[in-house]
Amino acid sequence: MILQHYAPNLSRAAVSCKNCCLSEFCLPTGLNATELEQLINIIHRSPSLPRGKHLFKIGDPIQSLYAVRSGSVKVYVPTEPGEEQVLGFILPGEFLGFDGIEAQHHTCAAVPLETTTVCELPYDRLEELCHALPAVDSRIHKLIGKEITGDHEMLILLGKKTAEERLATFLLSLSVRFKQRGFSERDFNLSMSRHEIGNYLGLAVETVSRIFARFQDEGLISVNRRYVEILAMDELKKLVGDCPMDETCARVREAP
Amino acid sequence: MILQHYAPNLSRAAVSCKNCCLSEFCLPTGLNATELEQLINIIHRSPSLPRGKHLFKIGDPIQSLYAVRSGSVKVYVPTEPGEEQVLGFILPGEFLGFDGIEAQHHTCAAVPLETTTVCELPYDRLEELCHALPAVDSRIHKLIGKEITGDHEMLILLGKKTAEERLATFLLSLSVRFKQRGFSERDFNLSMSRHEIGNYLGLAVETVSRIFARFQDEGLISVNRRYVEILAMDELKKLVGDCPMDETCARVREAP
DNA sequence: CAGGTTTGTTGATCCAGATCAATACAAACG
DNA sequence: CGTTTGTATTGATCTGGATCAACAAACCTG
Repeated sequence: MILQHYAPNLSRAAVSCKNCCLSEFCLPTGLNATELEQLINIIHRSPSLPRGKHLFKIGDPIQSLYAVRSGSVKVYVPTEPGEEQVLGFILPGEFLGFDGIEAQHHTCAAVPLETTTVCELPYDRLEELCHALPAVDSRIHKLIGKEITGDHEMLILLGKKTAEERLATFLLSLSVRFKQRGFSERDFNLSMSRHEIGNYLGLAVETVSRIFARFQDEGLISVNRRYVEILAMDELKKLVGDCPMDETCARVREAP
Repeated sequence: MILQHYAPNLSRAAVSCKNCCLSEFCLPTGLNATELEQLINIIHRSPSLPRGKHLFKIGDPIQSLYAVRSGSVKVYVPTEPGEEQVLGFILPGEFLGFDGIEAQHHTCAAVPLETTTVCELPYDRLEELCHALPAVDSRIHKLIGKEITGDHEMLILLGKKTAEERLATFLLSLSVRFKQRGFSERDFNLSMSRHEIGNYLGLAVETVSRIFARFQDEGLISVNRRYVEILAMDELKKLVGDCPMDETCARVREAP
């Protein structure tokens, strides 16, 4: 997956999209060769970012939109001193930085949970490109739309679901997203702590731990610290109410 | 506020922005005369919509972006049969319909809570306009950004706040929004039921009712059914944790 | 305006999940 | 290799808000 030794005199960015195994989920989807070429010209690839080294903090002026290449990023809002509300975990091929378009500065913070690389799209150049290339503009709109529907699903989770449903939803969301990216949907390592999971799902750490144990007792999963194996996918799906994360809540349209 | 008797041979839409008392919060903000003219050309003004007559339902193909002119609209997702999750209440000068940009169909439903009029911006024509006029595009991006930061504030509310904090936050949010629009910030009528408030805030109806009563006992507010008077604004603000709704969580930027 | 329906209030009880507390375990380090 | 430090599990207890239940007040609608 490390492509730096190819064609070292091409710009690094130029290599990144065309050979990137994530490109089908990422920005390039639906762009033709010319459009892609122009998009590639504005992308920077970040060096490897260590765990804990913030991409941005709350109040920072917005510079760029980011796509995760490898690793994972936690997006959160600091609340009380020493407290935070986790808003999401961003996996490879997913985006962050849409917050703060309104105020021109970030309204949340983003920090890698493990060694992470990202692609960076400077906002000013991206905006020009959006105005020049409708296809890019539409693609960005789609990504923003995904952000909004994702938030809505989270509101349903926090407003309505029980602790068990929340954790089942969370695990299945990860499973689906890993699968889409060519990783195993059945077993994976969590890059976030129990504390962070609980915070994200509106639960106490102890509750997360207990429900992991319960799921294990019931034979749904097998957990060892951060390593999770899903043993009974269907049973787990049954636990989730409607609207599993990251799936469209398709519904028969009622006649008006 | 009803302007229909002015200049009856101008197009209704042309009248609507230039004389509309909401225009400073609405789309036209920051547009010059030429841009405004073009924007006005694509706007339709809806007839008066009665309470309960949906603007759109889940699964409907997306047609338009809507701005509320008068009245109020509930946005919600149907969950279990007979159940719903309220995502927001849209007041005059505010927008709805950003959901479903991703999937090209709506992922939630919108219904007036009272007699309501809206301005309708057909997506296809709006998109063309966005590509032609960067200023309009930027304005739309800002509105979408507001949608996202608003959702984030809701996630904090549902993830962290107590019932009292939730209701105080809700009342102050309405107060601020009414004030911005030239209405009283101290007293107003709620267009939504206790049930809908509870659903929105992740609380049972009974809890909402009880906390209204408690706030009244403590002299913070006076409530009679849907009519609310805020008696001690400062006290109410103290009850809200950080991040009151609809205010930017401005924070001193930490050095990196 | 009687009778039904929807909406809101208030009281009594219950429970899911928080909080408190103690222990276990793993990685990090001198 | 013991010690420290952060992270995870497990048990015991507590509580905010849900749920259940009864009633009251407004608003239909014929």
